[in-house]
Amino acid sequence: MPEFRTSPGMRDVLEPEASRWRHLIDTFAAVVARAGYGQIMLPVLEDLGVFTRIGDATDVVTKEMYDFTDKGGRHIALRPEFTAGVCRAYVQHRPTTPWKVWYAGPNFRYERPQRGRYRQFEQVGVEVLDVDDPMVDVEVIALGWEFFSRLGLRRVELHLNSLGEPADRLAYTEALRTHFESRLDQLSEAARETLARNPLRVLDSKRPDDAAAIASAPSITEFWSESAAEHYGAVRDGLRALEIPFIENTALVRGLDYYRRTTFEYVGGTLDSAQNALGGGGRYDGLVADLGGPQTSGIGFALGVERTLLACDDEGVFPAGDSAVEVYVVDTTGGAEASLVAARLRAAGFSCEQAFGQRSLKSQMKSADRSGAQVAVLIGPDEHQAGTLTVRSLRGQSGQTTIDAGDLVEHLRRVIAVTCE
RNA sequence: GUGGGCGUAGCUCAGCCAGGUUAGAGCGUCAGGUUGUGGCCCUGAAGGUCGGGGGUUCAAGUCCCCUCGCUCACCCCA
Repeated sequence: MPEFRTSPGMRDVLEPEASRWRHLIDTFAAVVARAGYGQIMLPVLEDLGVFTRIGDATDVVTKEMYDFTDKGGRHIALRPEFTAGVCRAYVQHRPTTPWKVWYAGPNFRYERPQRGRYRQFEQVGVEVLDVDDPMVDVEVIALGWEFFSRLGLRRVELHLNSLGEPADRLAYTEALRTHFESRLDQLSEAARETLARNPLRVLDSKRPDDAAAIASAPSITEFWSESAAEHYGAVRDGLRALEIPFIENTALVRGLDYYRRTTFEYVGGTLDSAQNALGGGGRYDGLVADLGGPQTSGIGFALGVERTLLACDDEGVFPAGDSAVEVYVVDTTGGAEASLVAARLRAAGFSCEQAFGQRSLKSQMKSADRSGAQVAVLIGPDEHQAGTLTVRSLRGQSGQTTIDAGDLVEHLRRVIAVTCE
């Protein structure tokens, strides 16, 4: 083993996977840009306090933060998610509203890595600030749906719920606490610990031991105030109008404390593990105020890039693109002429690479073949002396012609156009 | 934080259960067969602290202990 490797939960993304990432983010950017969302690039580091607002009952904040004190004595953290940073930026810059932004980038959580879960993980997402209209909930949810469908995913489920207004949520939380505390004997050890911190999240338990207590628990639907029920109804109607199928899931409580009213999650239908949430989001109408800004409504979602790619693998869609160059230059006269030819071809718009290391013709031709290039341009002593180049086809039958060096670009324009068809 | 599985060549792995001469294979790399021409085939070469440390033994890749790493699951969440 080498002396140094990636730190646990961190990975290098090499080709062809890297191209896939780029295409995924390009696809996302295209979808949301068409809806008028602008990109926001946030620092990876924020003051710790920005993130502690997202929930002191969550592991994300209490146990999983990468935090440290910098040389100036500030208590800093690597971001575990984007939403809090977006709200901080909103308070700092006070942009005109509605403010609709999208982002892509890494987040950090100190967890035990496993399939679909890394300590550094990539998310793409959108946030809309200062619009209370349920139609914006519909738009946001629809954008995520559109993205998955554009990637070719067909087995994604949209789960939908409402946590009610803050007072509803609070009343429901207390009702759950009462319910579960009277049935401690029906709860697993782990669920009892969860209950002490956050009764809502007991609903999220997938342990069979807890199933009975969860099934008999009160439902959030009984606690919705009129305004919350109305908002939620409008969101459902809007999704139906767009023919976006959704599953109402009153146990969908989401991980972070700031959510209220609409919450939703995109679940990978083929991912069998507990890491099957491709992404999720909801309303966080109090978060901007918590960060010192005015009372401002907000809604958004974040999608996990690694998990989305896993889902693509499982469904056999969104393969890596072909990154092969068009032309490969082989030179047995030292390589200097190959450099000139390659530079000319690139300037003319061709993709092109050349062999290095003054290897034998046979060896260079092998590299040319493996590069996936359509044609090889050969420079040997004969061509060097005569001012010519030999152009050899690497696909199909192996014809070759020798041309004047000056005719190369024009010749390749014909040859490659034909081969590309 | 807890548990299972796995660490042998650049990659994928065999060898370990029943310890025993110079640790193997395929792929990849390089060279040659083809004195200028890739793909298929053939030949050869380079490449290994058997994750690390300790122990048992005449002898450890193989057995035991510890440790580090990877991985899957719990948990948590994207």
